[in-house]
Amino acid sequence: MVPHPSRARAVQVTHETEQPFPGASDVEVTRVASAPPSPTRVRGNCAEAEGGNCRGAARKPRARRGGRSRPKSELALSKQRRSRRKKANDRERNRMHNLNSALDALRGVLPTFPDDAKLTKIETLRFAHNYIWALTQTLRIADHSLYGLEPPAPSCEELGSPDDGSPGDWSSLYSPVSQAGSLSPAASLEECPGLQAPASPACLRPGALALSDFL
DNA sequence: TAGGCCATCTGGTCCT
DNA sequence: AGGACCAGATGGCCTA
Repeated sequence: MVPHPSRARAVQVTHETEQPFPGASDVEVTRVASAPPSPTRVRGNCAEAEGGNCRGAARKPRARRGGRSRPKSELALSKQRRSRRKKANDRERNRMHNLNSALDALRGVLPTFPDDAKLTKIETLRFAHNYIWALTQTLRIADHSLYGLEPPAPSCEELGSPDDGSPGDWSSLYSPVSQAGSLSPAASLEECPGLQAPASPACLRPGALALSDFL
């Protein structure tokens, strides 16, 4: 579907955005690791019960003394499973937080307007992909003009589409966001702080470049 | 209220 | 055995 651009999300992402530059994954990891347990629902299992007796009955004169590969009691196995699951959940949480941190870092280097709603994950990836592509084309053209070469004017088929590799599919340049105008489509790149307006690559659509062109 | 986005949990698979 | 990665499921939050 097409999410409306003006969605003022950026809500529960607080922990992500606090980091000025979340590239330092280690910091993030540490911080996250100590983060309070999420208020997630507890499904059928007793994962959250943890220290608590998930199942009260579990008490038994557990067989002591472990031989090497001696069969463990049900209770021990169950506890071990829970312990492993819990650790796996922590790791998975950290992994996703790292991923989000990287995504935030990526957002940080993409040209957007302060007023723009935070890019979603998929928007960020598409934007970055197309932005890189456009910059590449800019460099290409700059090289050619610098050395007085023939204007490249590479065909779109030759270059491929910036979005999904399907040559010639220029509609793919537009993400849901750009279609909705989230990134101030009317604004030219010059208006965007820190971003040089790239020379229009031959394959870019004619007309003023807009941020939305990268989406 | 429906739909989009997100965080988290979970079990499976692959790798070391 | 344990960790990384992945995809599905679930539920919360938010906006139109």
